[in-house]
Amino acid sequence: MNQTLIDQKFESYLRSRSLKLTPQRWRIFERAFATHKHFSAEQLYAWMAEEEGPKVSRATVYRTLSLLEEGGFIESLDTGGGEIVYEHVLGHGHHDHLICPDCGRICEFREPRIEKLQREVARSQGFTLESHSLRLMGRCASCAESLGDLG
Amino acid sequence: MNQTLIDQKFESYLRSRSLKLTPQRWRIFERAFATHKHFSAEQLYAWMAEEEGPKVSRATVYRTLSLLEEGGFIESLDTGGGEIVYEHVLGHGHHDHLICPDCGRICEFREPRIEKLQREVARSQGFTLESHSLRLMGRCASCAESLGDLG
DNA sequence: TTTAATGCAAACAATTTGCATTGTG
DNA sequence: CACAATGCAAATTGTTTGCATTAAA
Repeated sequence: MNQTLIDQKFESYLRSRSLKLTPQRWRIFERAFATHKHFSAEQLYAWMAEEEGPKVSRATVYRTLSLLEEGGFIESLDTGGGEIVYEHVLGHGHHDHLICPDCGRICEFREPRIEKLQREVARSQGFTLESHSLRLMGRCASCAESLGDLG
Repeated sequence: MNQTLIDQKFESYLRSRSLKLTPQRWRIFERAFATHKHFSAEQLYAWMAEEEGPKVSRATVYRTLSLLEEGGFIESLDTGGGEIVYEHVLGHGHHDHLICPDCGRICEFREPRIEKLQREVARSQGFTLESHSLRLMGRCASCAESLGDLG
């Protein structure tokens, strides 16, 4: 999915809900799609402050992030560090995460067999599965290495 | 594992770290093991306030909860609702959770096949798996029912 | 011109921390 | 008696909200 198409999706999403396309929304939206890394609300606010463009307040950052999440443009991930991070989702497929608590690195992975088992588990307990969050925590290769024999 | 044995573990854990066995620690510890449900720090503090026994402050609740978690006596679970809940762990086996966002119900399940796949995934990405958190979110049977055809 | 969005600052909720006081080992 | 733990209240952190003002549609 190319950027133009995503832009159109966003525009039509706003229109369909009679929401307004403001400069700050546009800026936040673009910035979220400009990075392929995970970012927090605070990080995004910092970008808004240091990069040039129309002024964006902290409140608007939070509000727009929620909006983008509801619209399915971004997804949130609770890393467990008390901070929620986001990633854009269009053009991506679903995936889960491996997190290194030492360096904060986040890797993505796909494992359809796990997804399948999840559906089975939910069904067997009478739940209608709506979503899931799977985080694997562990030391990544480079942290393990830099620790030498001490880790 | 019976209660007496757990008590001993706690005592020896404290001793091994030259920590003191205070009335409030004991009370919190006992209360955490007296319930088989998940509870939040705030909930536990409320219990301390309404049930009788030595006075326990909020700060001590939080401090002791961390202590118990470090010692492996309890485990924390982020339900995604901005609140962390705990459950005691001794005598339990490892398990993951199904959470109903509507009523807050939390169910436990075990699925060794998922665990196995997780280890494979981590290994394949060069991570040393230390822990994981898997939450399945979905509507539980009774919430689905009470919604009728509206959900 | 209608209706939604913004910015700001105050409000919040959950948790942590500094410090004087108290109490266990 | 030494050092750790408590209580309290103030401080933090991440996020939300009320409201007057501004600006899309």
